[in-house]
Amino acid sequence: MAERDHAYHHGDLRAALVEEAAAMISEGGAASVTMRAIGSRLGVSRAAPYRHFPDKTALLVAVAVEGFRRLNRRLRGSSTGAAGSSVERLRHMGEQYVRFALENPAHYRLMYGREALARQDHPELREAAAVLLEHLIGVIRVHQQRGEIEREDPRAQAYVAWSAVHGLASLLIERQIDPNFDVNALLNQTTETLLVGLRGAGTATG
Amino acid sequence: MAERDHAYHHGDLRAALVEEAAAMISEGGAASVTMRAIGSRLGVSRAAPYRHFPDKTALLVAVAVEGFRRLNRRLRGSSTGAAGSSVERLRHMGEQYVRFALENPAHYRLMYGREALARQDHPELREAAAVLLEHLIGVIRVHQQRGEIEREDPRAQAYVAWSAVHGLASLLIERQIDPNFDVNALLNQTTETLLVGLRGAGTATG
DNA sequence: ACGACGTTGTTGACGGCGTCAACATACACC
DNA sequence: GGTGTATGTTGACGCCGTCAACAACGTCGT
Repeated sequence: MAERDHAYHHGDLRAALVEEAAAMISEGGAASVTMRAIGSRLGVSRAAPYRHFPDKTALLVAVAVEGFRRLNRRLRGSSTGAAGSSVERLRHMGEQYVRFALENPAHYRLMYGREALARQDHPELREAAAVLLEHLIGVIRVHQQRGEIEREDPRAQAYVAWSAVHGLASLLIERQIDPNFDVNALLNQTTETLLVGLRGAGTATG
Repeated sequence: MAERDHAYHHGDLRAALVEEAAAMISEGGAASVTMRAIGSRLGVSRAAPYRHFPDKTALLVAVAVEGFRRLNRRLRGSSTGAAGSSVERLRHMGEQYVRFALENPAHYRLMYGREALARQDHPELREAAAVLLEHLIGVIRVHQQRGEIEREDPRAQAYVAWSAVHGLASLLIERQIDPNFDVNALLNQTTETLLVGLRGAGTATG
């Protein structure tokens, strides 16, 4: 109704809540986000957020959605970006994806963690992720048409590519990968393996 | 009274706690595991677990470690299993990995989620995951020696493979993948792409 | 200009949580 | 059989998310 303007008591508390929650997540992880703490940091009471979100989970979902928006923006910039061959661009996209996760680990975790976001389905979150997928599918289609990768179901190929970068990002974030390992080298090898696999004739059997 | 096989008041409360916590995780997710609830289900008080674990996180870590043990056992069975070519065995390993995750989603989440396990480092958990990695590296080495995949750093290749299956498992569990999609087909395509990529000459650049 | 009214924020309270200290019990061992 | 330690219980504390009742504020019809 009247959430567009910024004029009521606080200004635009809803936006401030999302922003502040994101900041707290970066600083101390999702566990450090408390209704009381976030209210205190914004100079409002602990119950004030409930005028803008039905519960804490809804606020966290909004933060996660915002995270997907930022990630989508970043990937869009890298896939339509300037130089390099088309395959080079796909590789760059993968790199940007993983880098985003490494730069915003707690935020990235929240985006994918159904744990903190309860077991409910949140359509907005689903949709934000879908945007990412659709963009990836589009890029893959282009590469198919240029004959750079095999012409199978682009959606399936997108899932495979998504799995590869998400898996790497996730393992890195959760510190399952030897910290002495060169992250850039590993990232290169992942995208390399992925691209070869997507391009190559399916004769690995045997 | 009936089954005081060996020991003190309860029997073996520590093992019972881990088992019961795992069961509760399967039934209602990690959030449903409460010191009070788990104690109640085992007929002990809420503070009884503190004689066996310093805090709730330590109990959850033990549950996660047990999960890694089960997963390792399953993978070991599949990699040394009977029939099929050696590459076929590697593919089978990947399938078993993803299947384990799909059959025990909450448990799998706990194994990898640093969120529920606080920010501390838990050496036992690290080690349980390391066992998985070392086994995978061993299998990859064998395939290298048979000339079935490229002879690069087997550890790096193991990370790439692990990323692929973990990413797919994670996306499936978090319902980021269209449920109408055929999981088996996607799983096949993932392992196929991965194997082709690991085998193939690194000439994707261009 | 003014008053009704919905929107936004505050306060107090409730039950549930993890955890600790103090206490109670049961077993092992001399 | 008595003692000590491992194990389990109870009460309490301070957090947490959330709700109901209340207060202030801005808007708008008149």
